[in-house]
Amino acid sequence: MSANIKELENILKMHDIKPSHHRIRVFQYLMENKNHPTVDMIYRELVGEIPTLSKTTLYNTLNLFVERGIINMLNLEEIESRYDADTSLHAHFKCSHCSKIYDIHLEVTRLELAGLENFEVSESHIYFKGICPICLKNRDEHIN
Amino acid sequence: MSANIKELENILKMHDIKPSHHRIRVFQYLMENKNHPTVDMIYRELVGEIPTLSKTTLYNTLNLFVERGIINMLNLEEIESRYDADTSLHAHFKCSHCSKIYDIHLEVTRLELAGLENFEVSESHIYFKGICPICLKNRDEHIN
DNA sequence: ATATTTGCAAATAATTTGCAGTCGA
DNA sequence: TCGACTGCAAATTATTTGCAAATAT
Repeated sequence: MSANIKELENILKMHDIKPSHHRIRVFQYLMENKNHPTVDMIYRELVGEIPTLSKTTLYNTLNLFVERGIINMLNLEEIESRYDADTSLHAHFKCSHCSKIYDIHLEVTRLELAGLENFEVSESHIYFKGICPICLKNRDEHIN
Repeated sequence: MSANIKELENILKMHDIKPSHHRIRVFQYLMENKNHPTVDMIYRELVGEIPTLSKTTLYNTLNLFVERGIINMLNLEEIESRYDADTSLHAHFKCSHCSKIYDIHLEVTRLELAGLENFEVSESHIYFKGICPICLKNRDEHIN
């Protein structure tokens, strides 16, 4: 079901990124895992199959991908950036209880924002924090 | 024009914050400077008149204020949190060129977001990056 | 008198950088 | 071969923490 290696390679090439093995593998991981992983999560997942992988390379790779616009970087928490290969406009919700990050798809076709007409917008970030439905349900059951 | 010390003290007290001199002064600074300062900016501004002020105290104070809900913390950049004493819902725009942060007031009374109905939202963050009107204008003039 | 606040110095941790070795075309 | 990619180790930097001194009520 996942995009094959050749397709991934082409996406990289189209964005002026030489498709090295490490880069392809990192990109593939991000395409297959849309769970907004941190650098450390990606590292721990991939170092098993690429024992020589270093954090430095991972940082280099992710920074390059962000620069070239094929992934987005999220800063939902004070520390530890997260990465998202879904570059379409959508919001995020981080549950303060279970820490899970949800994708929230925007209903509005455009955000009606006063005062933004004369700005050239290159990035839009919308995120929320609170308690997710699952944790809310668990809490209610605990009370009853 | 600025709120007097007594008023600021009362706001602190109302939020269970003992109004020490440092705290009052930091809060006053944030109320009078709505330019989303970093910890370092606040420190450099205040250490002149409060020579004994330490970064530790500043961190303690700001964390306490955020916890008690009288200021918001923004994470528009990967590093360096910024602080905002305007706790009403509004968006931010960070200019990639001049680094200035603008307040963008929302036109919509509510954000129509599909799939958020069952979430309990405690924080909303909306921010944009791009080029601000002033930098756009300067760029155009430079081209002509 | 006693609890709270403050501040120095050290610890922590995410990310970047310098540089040398390695790999692929 | 040559330039790009990789990775170790060290540097950087925002923030937190331990603990002792200062302060206020």
